[in-house]
Amino acid sequence: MNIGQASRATGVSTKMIRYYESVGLIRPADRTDSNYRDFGERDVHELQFIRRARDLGFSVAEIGHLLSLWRDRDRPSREVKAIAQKHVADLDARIAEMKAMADALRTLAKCCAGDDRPDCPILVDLSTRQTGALKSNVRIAR
Amino acid sequence: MNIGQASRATGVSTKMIRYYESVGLIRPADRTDSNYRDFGERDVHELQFIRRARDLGFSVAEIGHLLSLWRDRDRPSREVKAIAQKHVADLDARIAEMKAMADALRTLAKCCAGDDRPDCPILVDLSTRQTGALKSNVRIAR
DNA sequence: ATGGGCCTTCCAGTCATGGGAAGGTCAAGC
DNA sequence: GCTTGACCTTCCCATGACTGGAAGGCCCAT
Repeated sequence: MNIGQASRATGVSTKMIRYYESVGLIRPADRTDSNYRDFGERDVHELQFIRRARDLGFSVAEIGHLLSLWRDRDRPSREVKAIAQKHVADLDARIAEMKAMADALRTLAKCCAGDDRPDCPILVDLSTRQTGALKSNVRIAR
Repeated sequence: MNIGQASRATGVSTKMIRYYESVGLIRPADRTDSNYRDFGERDVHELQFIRRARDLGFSVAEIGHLLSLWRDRDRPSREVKAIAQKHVADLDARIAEMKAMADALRTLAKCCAGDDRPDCPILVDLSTRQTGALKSNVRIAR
């Protein structure tokens, strides 16, 4: 299976497959005589694993950890659960932060006429409100 | 007011102030004889505006738009409201996506013993579930 | 005049990903 | 056998919104 076929089989772009290999998330694929990457069933399975973990919002680093646990048939489920729970907590924190933003903005927008007149509570708020304590060290990123 | 004082007055890092200037979000600051940036009251006010807009999760591009509307005393509030509402919709979309991830993962974690044994429904799910349709073109980023 | 705390510019890295160039390979049709 | 077009390879660059750091200039107090 060449990289294009592996990509179609897993929904991971060829670019990403090469990237995952370059950062050591997957082991270097076998090569054909003509230097094409050659993926076996196991590789495809790992790529599917990665794809689903990405769908759940895990970072590449977390996926690396999950993959190593997955490869180890004797891993304690405690470790996996801990990673998952930490990720859930991260997600919840980011969700809360974004919800606070959305709610604040919704309230302002509701008070804005949204017509031809220039008066706008949204701009008034942006130009006068005290800087909110809406800050965190948690990145709002996938 | 030099850049450090402006930074302390607004909560925007000096790095960011220079960055905002470089991308044209704020106009180039005046300079002293010794080439130090010199910020006036109006500049500080704009930086505060930017800071609060960032707190609400607006992108730099959106802030640029909001700033130009803010500077124009005759702008129709309709335009401001439209930007705000689009941003709220973006936030809501990302929130929904992240909530789906968190909920899925919470369910799995609940079924995971989290002990010394290797059996783990989380890994089973990652390695066998059909790839979810959990995708979007909306970036999950601040 | 020396020290340390500012300031300046410039360059590089982050994270996951996409875009594209330049060149090699393969399979099908002629 | 040759061309064509679809693949593959590596490499570099760009994104967004930053942060970090180096090298050098400036300012003020001692």
